[in-house]
Amino acid sequence: MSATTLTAFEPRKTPVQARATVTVEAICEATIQVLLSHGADRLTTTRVADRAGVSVGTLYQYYPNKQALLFAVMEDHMEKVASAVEAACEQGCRKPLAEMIKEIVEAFVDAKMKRADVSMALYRVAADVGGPALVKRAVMRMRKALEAALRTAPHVALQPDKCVVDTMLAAMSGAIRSMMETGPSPAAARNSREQLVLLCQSYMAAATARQR
Amino acid sequence: MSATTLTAFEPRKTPVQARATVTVEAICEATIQVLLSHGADRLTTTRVADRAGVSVGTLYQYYPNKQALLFAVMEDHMEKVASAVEAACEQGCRKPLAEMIKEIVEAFVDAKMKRADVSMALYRVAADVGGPALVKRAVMRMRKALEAALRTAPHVALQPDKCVVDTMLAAMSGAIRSMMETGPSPAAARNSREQLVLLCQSYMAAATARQR
DNA sequence: TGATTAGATGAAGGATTCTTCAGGTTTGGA
DNA sequence: TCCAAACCTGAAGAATCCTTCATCTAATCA
Repeated sequence: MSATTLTAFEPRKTPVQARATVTVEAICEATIQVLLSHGADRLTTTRVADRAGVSVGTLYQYYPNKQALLFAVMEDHMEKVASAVEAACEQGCRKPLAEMIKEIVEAFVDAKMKRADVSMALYRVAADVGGPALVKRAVMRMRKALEAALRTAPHVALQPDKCVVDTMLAAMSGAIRSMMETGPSPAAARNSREQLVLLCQSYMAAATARQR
Repeated sequence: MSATTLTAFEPRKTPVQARATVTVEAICEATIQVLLSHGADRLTTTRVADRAGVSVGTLYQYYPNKQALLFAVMEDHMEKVASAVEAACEQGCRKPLAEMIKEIVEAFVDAKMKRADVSMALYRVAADVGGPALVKRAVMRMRKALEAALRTAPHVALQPDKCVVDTMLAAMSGAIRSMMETGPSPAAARNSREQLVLLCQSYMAAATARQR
């Protein structure tokens, strides 16, 4: 069913000529711009097309509907975050647990914060646009990477099970979300980042020391 | 500005006679029903009115617009959760830190889970309906209660500052949200609850033991 | 009982938005 | 140069939805 649902969001056709590639990129960028300037509920296909400097018809040539458009933008965003986490996991391999976690959490926070405005705008449309499926996919990637990294950590008495890793990911992404919604100052954001590191460190230390 | 924004959501008039009270309650309940059965984006005032067994005009007699209606429902939901946490904080006073945290986190999770469907449905409309303001208000209540409880905990070397408490609340609510979106089985939900307790316990233990 | 206020109705106005498609323009290869 | 394929256009169809208001009924009280 996930497959069936997702097909409705697949691009209608892919650009062949160079100008079409430019057009598609302009549409994606325009989507983000409109999302930021007008808000999710006032995002219309016409407005996006205007902003991109093309006509609505062109937009519908590449995306079957409005949802597909937003889906594509979200997919791109989550890809970046997941990649950042994966890279950090690889980077943190074989390092002490606390350090490993620190690097991973910071990578995640930084990836989110880099486009905090986009993140927040996307939260609002996620549910109507196949977001859950994308989240599930991203979480799976991150869990896999995190588990692999954890296996290389020295002095870890007990390998945490799937549930623990999921909890950490949920807490991490959930907390970031809650924090971003408070519109923190740069100083507060930095502070939150530190706290989030500590949160994950202490949890993972506890979870690997004794099970349950 | 928060005040100005919120006034647009205030009820248009309050029921005087008994039958009107019944009507208003029916409308609120119908809103939830429609939210669950049709989804947030297919929630229309006409549908809500139909479900409540009244006409649209009646709905607009008590709520100035659709947003106000959803705002009221959300307000009620968050009130319940915040109250549950406040009660748990009071209940947990003077108990050892770990136990106190356990009771508070469990109270929060249970309050959310009791109406998990409603919670999730409301997440989707929150942003368009003054949700952030309500969240801020609820967080403030919970933070205050949690801080008060923490001051009574024995053997706490260091009182955590505001940021720590906020981080715990953010992680707690954020993690719950992420978890609910995966549609967990009862067993998985129970497991997650335990993990969330451990997460908060270890974080608070770490944060009260040494600052930063 | 009669007057006044509260409550309820639902058709219709007004506005917005998504999406299509018939027809025009540009590109790239034969 | 010429043609087919790729690309673009934007007015208009079709479908929803929010909200109002003139009108009607029920309750309350003097």
